[in-house]
Amino acid sequence: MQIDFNKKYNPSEFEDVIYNMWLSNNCFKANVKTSKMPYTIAMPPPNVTGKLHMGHALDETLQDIIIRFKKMQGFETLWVPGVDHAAIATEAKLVEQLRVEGLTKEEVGKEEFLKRAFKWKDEYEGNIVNQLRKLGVSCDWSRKRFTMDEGCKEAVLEYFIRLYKDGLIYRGERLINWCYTCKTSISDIEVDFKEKDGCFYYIKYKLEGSQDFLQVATTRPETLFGDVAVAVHPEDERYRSYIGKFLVVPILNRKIPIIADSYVDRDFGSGVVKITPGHDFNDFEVGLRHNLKPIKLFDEDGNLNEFCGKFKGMPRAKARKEVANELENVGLLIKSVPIKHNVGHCYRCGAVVEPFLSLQWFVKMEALKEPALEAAKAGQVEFVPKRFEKIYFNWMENVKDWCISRQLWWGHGIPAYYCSNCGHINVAKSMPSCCEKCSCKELTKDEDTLDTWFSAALWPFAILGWPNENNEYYKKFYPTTTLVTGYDIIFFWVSRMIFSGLYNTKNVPFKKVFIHGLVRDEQGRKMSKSLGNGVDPLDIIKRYGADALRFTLASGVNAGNDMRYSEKKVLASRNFANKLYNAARFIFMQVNEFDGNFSPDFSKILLLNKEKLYIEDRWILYKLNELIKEVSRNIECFDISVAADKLYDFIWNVFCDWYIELFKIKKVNNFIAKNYLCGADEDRYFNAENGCFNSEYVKMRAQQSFNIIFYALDVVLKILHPFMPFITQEIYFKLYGSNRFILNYGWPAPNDEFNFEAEYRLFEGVIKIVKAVRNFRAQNNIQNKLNLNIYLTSDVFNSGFINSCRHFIEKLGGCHILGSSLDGDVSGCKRVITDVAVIDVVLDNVVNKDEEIKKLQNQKQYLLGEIKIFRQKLSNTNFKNKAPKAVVEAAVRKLESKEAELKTVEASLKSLL
RNA sequence: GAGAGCAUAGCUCAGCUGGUUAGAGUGCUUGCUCGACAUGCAAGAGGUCGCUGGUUCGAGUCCAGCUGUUCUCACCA
Repeated sequence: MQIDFNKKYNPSEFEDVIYNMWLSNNCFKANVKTSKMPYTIAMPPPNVTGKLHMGHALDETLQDIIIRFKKMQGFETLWVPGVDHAAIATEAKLVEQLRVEGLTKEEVGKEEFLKRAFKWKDEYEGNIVNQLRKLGVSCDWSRKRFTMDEGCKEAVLEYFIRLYKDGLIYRGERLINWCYTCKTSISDIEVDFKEKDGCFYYIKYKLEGSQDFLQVATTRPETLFGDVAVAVHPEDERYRSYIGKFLVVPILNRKIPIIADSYVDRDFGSGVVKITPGHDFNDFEVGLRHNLKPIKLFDEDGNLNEFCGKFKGMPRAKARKEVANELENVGLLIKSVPIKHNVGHCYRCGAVVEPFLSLQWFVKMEALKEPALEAAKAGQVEFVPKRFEKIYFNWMENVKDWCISRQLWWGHGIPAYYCSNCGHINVAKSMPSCCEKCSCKELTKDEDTLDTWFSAALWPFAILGWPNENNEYYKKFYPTTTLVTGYDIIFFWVSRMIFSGLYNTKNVPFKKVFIHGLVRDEQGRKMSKSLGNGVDPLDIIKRYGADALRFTLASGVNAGNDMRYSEKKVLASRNFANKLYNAARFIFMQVNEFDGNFSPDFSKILLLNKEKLYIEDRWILYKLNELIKEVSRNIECFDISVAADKLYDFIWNVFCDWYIELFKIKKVNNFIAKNYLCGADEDRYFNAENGCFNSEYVKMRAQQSFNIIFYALDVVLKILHPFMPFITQEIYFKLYGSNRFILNYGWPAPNDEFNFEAEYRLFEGVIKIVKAVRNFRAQNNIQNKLNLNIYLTSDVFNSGFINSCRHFIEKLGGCHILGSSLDGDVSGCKRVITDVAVIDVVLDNVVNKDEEIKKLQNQKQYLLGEIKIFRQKLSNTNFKNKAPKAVVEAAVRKLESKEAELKTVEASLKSLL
């Protein structure tokens, strides 16, 4: 074993090197032929629109933790990476790129446009892959996929055609949400509603052949050209006599009927609603009920058309003002009132989205949603945390038909071929030779593409070879085990994978959905480009290392809640890594000094049989067992941050702060604690002449001690590995050489032999004494250099035990134990009372009696408070009868110990007074 | 309008199925360079757990209401 540790932890020196070693040794490659239990994760494919942000870093870190954990547990893990073509988002970027060059997509043509698109995709995919690798993700790169690759294309065609044959896809002219900027339809959930300032226009609609009028209010006066009726509530007394009569549309003077429909809210506005089925979802429904045909007023760019009289050709925003002006000029505008109302915006480009009448493809949701609801209710798909299930149910129960066609070029084509002769729609994987109905050979392909989410919905099985159900990966690794994603994507993606998976594969696409929140900035704001508060994970990795970033994200994530990112947290994680790094460095230095050829052998921990283990070794072995159990359980339940916190606490506050310090003392004592009571069988190693153990025995003890400290380090490295894969691997290499990959060396199991709970408790008492002495020193401003002389008395520990631990107490507390208070003169001492021992400190300066009394009185007050609480508890028969036995027993123990402590305090007080 | 989350130390957050007069990180105060680590060590101060009721032997934890805050869904013309 050699020491080539730098003093400082410098992750950039080894992270890339290690990742490449993992790759060249195929550490992440799944074996499809194995008999091991599969554990599969389909990576949510990042969009090829840009680089990864903190949200991705969180998502990938969580998946990597789970995959590495499961792999170490012995599962055959498969984590499939990939990227999403992100139709609308990427197309928007490409169009913008063209605009900068002074071009439009129509000018360059579809072929050239797609060429650019694929080039774009290659470039961004490369960036994303590079970023993922920097993060340390252990996905199987040989299975990397793209949502528009051949396999996904095949899956999309299969799905579309199956749905079509089952009558679950239809094409029809409906009102859809139209983005005039992206120039495409978008689905309901792609519309974001934001509160905006608007204006409510009150308009006179005159009765036919009369000066009488009804007052109609609207926020969009430019749509009055599309009015086909005016509606009132059937039971509204004010307007009952008007029903069936006719009004004239202002400006156009077109005649429209007054109809009755219970959709109208009598109490809102004037209780009179203009019905414009071509431009409003509710009006469209009213139109259907009353057999009123919609009128479409705008073209695809949002300019008014021939139905709008002299306003033809005007953009709709401008038309709104112009129409209002015109109404005012002709005396038909009663008033305009500013209001705040919710306006739909495109979730991609942010432009105002309005209902638009057009011919589109839809998926009928009625039949698909039932199995999807059932699967979740039956627990086949389990949401973690569970509350997201409610959100899913609520959405799924109210889902409307899904508009899947997009007027974009970048995406999966719609496999529909229209016959120019009979108009029949031929749906097939490729262009049929002729129309299946009339055999006409003139067919034209549908020019639209599919919603990105239509292909994304197939991701978990398309990546495993579906629709080829004989694919060995599909057979071995489907259904996937866990999906890890943010709550913002439940409707878009999770729900659609569930119903699509059930429909296509007759199986759920994943058994568990682990939902996490968003990564926000330090002030709790969403990270966004416009705010400029985004943090680049790569930049952080460069400065602090991937492990530090990963650990920060892992310890911040909690049960579906958002987390706040701050660089301070990364700094703390980096310091943690440094701490571990230096602990390992220290251990190597020690072992090298001892025996450069030493190699740990954990089977020899009980080398000198169990009874000869030192107390601190039993203490750490017990704590290690507990740590393994708890961390395993926490990761299993996706309590990632809880596991991370425990690891942090153990490594820093237990292993480094105590065990390593204890080890140093042990080493100084040449691995034989001088005061340690040895059994009779050790006598043979003892040389009475020089009062030492012989070298053979000392060496055995040393080996045992090294085995234990290496065992502790080994366990800690393994269970920390999923969180901080690089540093743990780096230390593991140094420990065992450069061909041992920690990932392949199994998740540690608790050792039943290390059942040292009693010793653990005893040693916690020793720690308490050390802390009390240190505290005394600090409180009394005593220099560290000065060794304190103390008397130590304990009812809890017998003198033999105290004696066996005195070297720890003396070294760590910076004191010298003169003996027990019972046999020393403690009259001039300052006394510290703990629940395990009484410490009398000999001081040269005169004890300030008043101060001492005050201190003891404070302690007395505190103890009285505690005792009162427990006495009350225990005198309550209900408590004794109803509380669990263990709780009652604990209370009894606590009361006893506090009462004993009080007694000592009172006695001390008495002697002072 | 409907629903959900959150409210605990100055800040960021833990606290699992109710059970030791509330914990961590960070910040703050004090003292430390004794060879793993100043990216460090030791000690300390800091909280009537948003408010009001209720259930219980016992509530930060469960229930109800209220206040504040964030989010999701629906959208009324």
